[in-house]
Amino acid sequence: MSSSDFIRDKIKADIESSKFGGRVHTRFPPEPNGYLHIGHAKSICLNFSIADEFGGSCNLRFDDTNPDAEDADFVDAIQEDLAWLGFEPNGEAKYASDYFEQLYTWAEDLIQKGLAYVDDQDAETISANRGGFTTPGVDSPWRERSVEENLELFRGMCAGEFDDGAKVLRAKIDMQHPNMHMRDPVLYRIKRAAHIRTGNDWVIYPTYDFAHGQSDAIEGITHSLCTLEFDDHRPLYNWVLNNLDLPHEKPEQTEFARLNLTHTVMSKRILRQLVEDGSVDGWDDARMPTLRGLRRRGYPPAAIREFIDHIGLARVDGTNEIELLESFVRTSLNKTALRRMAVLDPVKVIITNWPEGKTDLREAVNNPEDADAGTRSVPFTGELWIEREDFSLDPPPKYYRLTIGREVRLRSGYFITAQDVVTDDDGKVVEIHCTYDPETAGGQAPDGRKVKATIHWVSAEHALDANVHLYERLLTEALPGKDGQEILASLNPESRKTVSAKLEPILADVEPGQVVQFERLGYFAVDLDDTSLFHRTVGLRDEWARIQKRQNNQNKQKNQKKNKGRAPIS
RNA sequence: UCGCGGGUAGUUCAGUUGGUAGAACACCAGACUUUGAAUCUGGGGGUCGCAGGUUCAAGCCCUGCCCCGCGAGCCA
Repeated sequence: MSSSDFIRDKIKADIESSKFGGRVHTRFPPEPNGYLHIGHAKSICLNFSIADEFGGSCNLRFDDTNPDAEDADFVDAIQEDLAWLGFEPNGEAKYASDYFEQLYTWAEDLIQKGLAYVDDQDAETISANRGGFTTPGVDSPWRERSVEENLELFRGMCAGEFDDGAKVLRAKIDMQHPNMHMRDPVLYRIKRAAHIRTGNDWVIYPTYDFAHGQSDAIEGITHSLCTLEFDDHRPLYNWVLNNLDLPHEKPEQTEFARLNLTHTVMSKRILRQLVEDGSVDGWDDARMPTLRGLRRRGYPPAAIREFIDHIGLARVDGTNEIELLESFVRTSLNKTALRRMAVLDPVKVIITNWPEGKTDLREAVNNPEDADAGTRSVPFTGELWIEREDFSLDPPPKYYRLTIGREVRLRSGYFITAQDVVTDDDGKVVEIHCTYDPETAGGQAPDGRKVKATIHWVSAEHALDANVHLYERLLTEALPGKDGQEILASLNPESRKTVSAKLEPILADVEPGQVVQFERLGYFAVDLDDTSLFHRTVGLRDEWARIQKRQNNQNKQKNQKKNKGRAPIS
């Protein structure tokens, strides 16, 4: 079912020409320095799906070449999130650090070939001498050391004879190269830091550019897929591999555009800031774009996968609408989520002609999209909660829910007609007095009269209390940081609203993480830790909201026109 | 400023060897409906970045220009 794109086209061509003997082997290479987010999901889906489609496999490899940044906790978290998304890596997780020994040997090979040298300049000097976009770099004074001297020095680096930062190993390529990454890039640096896997075994660590391609090669990766910002690294990727004796065919790097979403930040730095300043509860807050956040929010992994599959692949940087992702979430949940009734903003309905003390057990369909989901029974009594919005004393145009004198259907219940209300001192409705028609138990009136609306309800006597988190966009700006503004400038202080809701009794029996549909409201996920807390995953499409919005816009335009007409002519 | 990569509906992407520009989501309208949901049907939407050139014919080929992204870590 997968669409065709430039990467799949290339792989098909490679298979036909048997470039890698027809093999396809990909990898997902996260650095264990943070939690996975929806942006990573694109890379994950891409690498795993492609392997699957072409009968290959996909490795999970931790790119752990920088002990300063990495933490073992993330290794576990990443594997959990990957499993949650529904992917199983080929064999055990791999680590770039598994190859430190081989990488070291290769570094000596390069020195032997006269293609690498030890540089005594400090970081600032190296940076200054690299030149700029318009100015060529200048050669290091240590560039022409002999092979023997380089070898001895490099071994000394490895043996811990020099201070951190005192020396580096550099590739000897071309300080005049138009591509900055080719101006004698650093291959090894001295860093006395405990590594998550190798502890204090090493004091020198390879850079990304001296580890990634070789790791690919060692694992027999054929197609090394990465994001566009590595485009400039490709010549270096190839240079390194071309100068080494590889155990397999040389892998090929291909770049694609990373995922951007409206109203969303993907930057780890900014996400950390949100966590640290308390704007969100943590990395797994339901408003975070992390996989853990989306999981708490109730996003089905399948919806994420289908979304990624749908948006396709290109080399064009762009931004997808978050609404598109949400539409995949709805489509997925519509088919699977059990329907339940919950009232988020309750107002009391008294049925005046209901037999005193009677409880009627109503049979309600669990999921109209899935006959196998069966039915449940819901207690109905003479005192109910309904949604405050479903009653109006002064109904706006096109409003067709409950209002005085009008009849509506209670879902899976009876037709009721509002007769009267009780208000408090502020005029706020506190009780709606209604009559019901016992003949409408089947959901239809025997005389064939129709009602325009069906509303949901919960028996007051049987209602469960629960907290529900309602979410708005974390960032109100579609493109945060657009036009040079602060990325968090549009941080929404009201991105989460908690309401105490009334639930039908069967909702006592839910699993952590389960997502149900509160009828007419949206999809709601049971919290992972507290089953009396629900998170609004995503609302239902809301035609009424749209009607109101349109009316508001029309009014606004009318006012603007009026004002324009009145504007003085200067 | 230099190098690289890009530019096709609101958004994300298709577009074969040059032959009347497509899809999905979004938007609008209608049908159906015990969720103003879902489902179904239909509709509006485009100076193919701009300007030249080649050609009977250019989104596609050629030239020039414009705009956007990335790049000067001992981060990945």
